[in-house]
Order: sequence, then C-alpha cells, then structure tokens
Amino acid sequence: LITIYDIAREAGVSPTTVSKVFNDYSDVSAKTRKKVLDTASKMGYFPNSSARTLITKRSWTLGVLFMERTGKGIRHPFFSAVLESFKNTAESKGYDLMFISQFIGGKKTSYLEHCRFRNVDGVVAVLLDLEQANVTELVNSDIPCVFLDYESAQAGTVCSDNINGSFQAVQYLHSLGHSRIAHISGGQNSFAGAKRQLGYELALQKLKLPKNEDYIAAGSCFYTEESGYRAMNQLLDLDVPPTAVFAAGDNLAIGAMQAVKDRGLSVPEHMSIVGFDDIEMSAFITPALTTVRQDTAALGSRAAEILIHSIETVCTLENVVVPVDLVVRNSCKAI
Amino acid sequence: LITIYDIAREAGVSPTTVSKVFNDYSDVSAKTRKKVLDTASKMGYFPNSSARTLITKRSWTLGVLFMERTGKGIRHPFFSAVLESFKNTAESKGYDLMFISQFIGGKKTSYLEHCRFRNVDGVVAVLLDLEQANVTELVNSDIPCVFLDYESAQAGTVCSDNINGSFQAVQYLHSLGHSRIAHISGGQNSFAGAKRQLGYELALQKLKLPKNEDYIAAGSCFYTEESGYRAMNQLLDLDVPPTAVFAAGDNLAIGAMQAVKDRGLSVPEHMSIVGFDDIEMSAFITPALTTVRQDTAALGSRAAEILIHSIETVCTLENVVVPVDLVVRNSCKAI
DNA sequence: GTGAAAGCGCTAACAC
DNA sequence: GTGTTAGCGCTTTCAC
Repeated sequence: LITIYDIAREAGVSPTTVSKVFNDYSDVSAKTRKKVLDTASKMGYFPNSSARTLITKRSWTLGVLFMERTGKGIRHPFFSAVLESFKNTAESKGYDLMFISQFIGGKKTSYLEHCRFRNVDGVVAVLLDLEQANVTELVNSDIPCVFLDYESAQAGTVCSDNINGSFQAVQYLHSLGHSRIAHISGGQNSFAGAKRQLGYELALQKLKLPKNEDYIAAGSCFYTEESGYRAMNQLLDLDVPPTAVFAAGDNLAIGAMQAVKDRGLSVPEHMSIVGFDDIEMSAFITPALTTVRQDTAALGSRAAEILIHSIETVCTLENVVVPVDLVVRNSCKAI
Repeated sequence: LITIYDIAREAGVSPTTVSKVFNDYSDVSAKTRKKVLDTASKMGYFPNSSARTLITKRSWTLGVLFMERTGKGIRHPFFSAVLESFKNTAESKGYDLMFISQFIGGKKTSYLEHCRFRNVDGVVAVLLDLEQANVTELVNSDIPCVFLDYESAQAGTVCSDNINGSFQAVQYLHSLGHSRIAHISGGQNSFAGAKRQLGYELALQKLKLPKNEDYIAAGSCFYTEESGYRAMNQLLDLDVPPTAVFAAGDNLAIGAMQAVKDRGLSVPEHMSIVGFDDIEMSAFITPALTTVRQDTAALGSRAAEILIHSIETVCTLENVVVPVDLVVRNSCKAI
C-alpha cells in the first residue's frame, strides 16, 4: 500500500506537496507537479477516501434511501429508472452512491445514524412515509436531503406534474367523446395518488363533466394489479358503468384491463383505459396502454442536481415539478 | 460531534474502554459497559466508519459493479431483482452496498482503483465482458470478487442452470408433440447465451431430434425485442418453418411473438414459444409466456454469501449453479 | 513554492 | 479489567 509519504520520499518532496498536487492547489510549480504525478503513477498510488473523509468531513458519498411500500425495493420499475438517472448525474459530479439501510453491523439503527456513521454528504429518498419518525429525524437534521414524489417545506423535492398529467388523461378521453369517465385511484395515502385524484376531479370540473362519487374506485396505495382488477369490477357492477377509466398507475390499469376481459368484454371496444407512469410493460401488453409518461431521466437528474447544489453551495429547498406527457397507444376508442 | 474521548471523559474511563465496549470485547465489566453505553446514548454518540476503516482496513462496504451491456443499468429487470436480494443478504450481515463507477471525482479511473479508493471489502459484478482489461485487473487483484452469470477459475461465480433450463424448455415442447423446434439465441458473446444454445443443442441430441443449422437464429446479445422480432422473421421465411421456438430470453420471445402476430398468424395456434428469465411482463402479455424462471432471490443471496465468506473466512472460489424451473403459461400448444 | 507539525476518530499492542 | 501509547493516511494551518 502506497501512501503520500512513499511518494514524497521517492520524489524528494514533502508529503504536503504531494497532497497539494492531488488536490489541484495552484501553488505548486509545474516541474514539481510533474515529478510527483510521475512517481505516483510509477508506484501505483491511489488516494484513500477514508483518510480524506476523516479530516475533511466530506465523503463524496450520497445515501440512497429506498423506502417504498411495495416491497419491491430496487426492482420497482419506476424508482429504479429514476435512480439510474440520479446515479449517472451524481457520478459525473464526483459522488458515489451508497444504500442506507436501517442496520449497522447487522444491528437496527435509524437512517440518520446510518448516514452519520457513513458520513454521507447528502441523501436522496424515494416515496416514503414522511410520518415515520425515522425519516422526520433525518429531514430535521443538518444533512441535505432531496425527496422524490413528495412536497415538503423542510427539504428539496422532485416530482412529476401529477395534476397536469391527470388533466391530460381526462381531457384526452373527453376529446374522444367520453363523458362517463371513472377514476381508479392510488388511494389518499400516497402522495402521487392524492395528487392524481385531485387532477382528475379538477379536470371533470374544468370540462364541465358531472362529478359522480361512484366513479372513484380506490385501488391499493401499492398500485397493484389485483387492486386495479377489483376496482374495475366495482365500476362494472354499477347500474350505469363508465365508458372510460383513468387509472392512477399502469399496474392498476393493467389489472383493470384484465377485469374487463374476464367479463367477456374488450378494451378499447367496451371500455377505454388510460394509465399513469408508462412502465416498460405498457407498450407490450395487448392492447398497448395509453398512459401518462413520467420523465424518469429528468426526475433523477434534477434530484441529483438539487441535492448536490444544496451540499456544495447553499441548502436551497427547491421543489421541482417535472412535466409529463400523454403517450397515446391503443387502449382508448372514440365513441 | 461526539467522539469516544468525550464519552471516556464523561463516563470516567479511558477511550480504549469505550472502544472495547463498542466492539463487543469480553474483557469489560458489565458495570463499566453499562456506564459507557448509557453516557454514549445520552450524549448522542455514533461511531465514525471512516476512522474505523482507516485503521482496521475493513470498510464493511461491498462494491457493486453494474456492467451490463443493454445500457439499462439498474433498470434491468433481471439484474435489479438479483441485486435486491443481494442487498438484503449483505445488509443482514452488516455490509452496505456502494456502486463502483469508473470515475473518481469526475475523473476516469479503473474499477480496481475505485475499489481501493473506497476500501471496499469485496465486489459483486454482473454480466460483464471479462475481456475488458479493466475487469481482468480487478479479478487478478487481491479484492474478493463474485460474478454473476459467469464461470471463472479466478473468482467466485453464481449463475442459473442455463443448460438444464434450456433442456426443460425443449423437452416440454417435445412432449407437446413438436419436432421442428428452433432456437433464437442470445448470441455466442454472452455467457448465458452460449450456455442456453448449448443446452438447446444437447436437448435435441438427447431427444433424438434432428439438428438443423437453419433453426438457430441469432438474436442480439442485448436480448432486445427487436432482435427477437428479426430472428423470428428469419425463421418464418424458411421453406419448412419450425412449429415451436425456444428463445434465450423473454424479451427475445416477446419480439418473436410480435413477429408471428404481424404475419397474421397467432401464438400458440401457429407457433409455440418458450422464453427464458420470467421477467414480470411475461405473465401479463397475451398470450402469457411460458418460460424458464430464474431464481433471482437465490442468485442474489448465494452471491452475497459466497462473497462474504471469502472476505471473512477464506477466499474460496466457489462456482454456484442455481436451479431453474419451467413456468407453463399459454404460449405453447400440443400438436 | 515548499515543508514541519498537528490532528481528524478510532483501534491494537502492550503494560499494569 | 483497565489505561497508555502509537499510528492508520491524509489535509491544513502556518512558517519559511
């Protein structure tokens, strides 16, 4: 293991000078710099982040809190896409990513303690229960945080324009001639679910469509296919069923589609369906799902930018809303 | 920021004693231990991993090298599932996960340097080009490694039983009465692709089915839908087309299915198709895809176990093969 | 431009 | 059982 002392000795300079070279200090002569760099590469030197972190209190590490509620963790298609983009942006700015669990050495701790233990410079957290004491503690700490799919006055946040997305979905169905438009919601417990339902209601209002409580069927806040299936059945059992459904998530929509088929009906002939997310699967099912696409690349990179900005410059509590787009496929029909 | 010195002073003991308490040394009296623990929690103490790593040379961090070739990174449904399982096992044993990029401070380096920089105790790498100099260097280093979807004498590996899986697929089609069974391969450049093709060929041999070079159509080593689509068209253009196809990946199979449909034919009436992987989508497309399921949970946890074992005990170069199962759905028909 | 000295928070001999 | 001491590899005053 080669240290700056080895290089210093070999190059005939002091450890301080070696350190300065590796930290791009300007007060080192070009000649000395070259000599140091040469011997360093000759000896196979590489810096040690632990030693550096110990003294500078900067780890160049970002913590990733994957606290979603489906139990899918990193397999979750939406969050993994956002994380991939976050990761690329963070890496290009010199940061590495580390998952923050609730364990240290196999023993249970809080997220905050884990962050301090690892000296992370900042934290990105996805779809969490802000109620959980564990997280509140983190938000209230001095560690810069950015949250996905949330709005908070205490931390930076990034989320899709859920309301506008819902509006686009409903408006599209309306433009196709539908007036009995139902909603399969993600429940009021999830941030996105609440927003999307609100967007649905606002859209009805704006388009002067009657509001009908029966036309809002609650899916699970986990956005599961099964709950979409159940919700659709509930809607189909109505005396006057809707002709179109806007589901708060693609999985809900896919479950709903299945329910329609299982009644011997077909999509889009007997029922038009629009989803939200544009998960990969949506383009491949039959009929291909018309849905509101979330811009995962933008969500991830904006989150990284905000977080790094509040680490390096000043802790701005930005709340970014990323635009969404309706992707028209084959699950809707004009009537 | 509270250090062990603060606690030592407050509790009236030496820093060593405090350290011993936190490292579960047995030679501390119960009374002293309690006093230390109490003052520590009262003062809000937490250990500092950098300081600890600096002296022990153990970071309790595992590096994750996500070097797959589809460009999907962590979004890749198969690898993200394996990683999720790996992560859970690793965390339960006290390790945290960090992504290893080819950058330090935004500047390009090698994976090995990055690992040393971060003092990772071991590395898990997925689906990589072993040829890449960057990786060879890492494999040949003293850092314990485990590879997914690979076989190597130089490092621990974990992969599915590709050959047996292919055999099950072909045998199933054969049991349905098919004898003109084609293969859409993942190419010879990918480890899994080569194995699955070999399994296909071995199966034909064992079942005394004639081998026909035309019945092997190469898909992309990225296992894309488009390449499956193209390969299927190639097979359909044959004078005597196959009646069944075993595709080396679900995405290839899905592309193949589309090609059949686009010719006005249908699956499974005119063509039986079996895939490999069992990605989430496979259960939801129409017809639901019969496929060979990889046990991602086992792959991930076995990889973690092997890696941690070679870190903590001795560097065994285990090569684990995880069994697979055929999941029968609706994409095949008896003839 | 360059270097000597101190110290980040912790652990590991070793002495008591 | 407990404490003293040294030092992990690095950066940072501050003096020259």
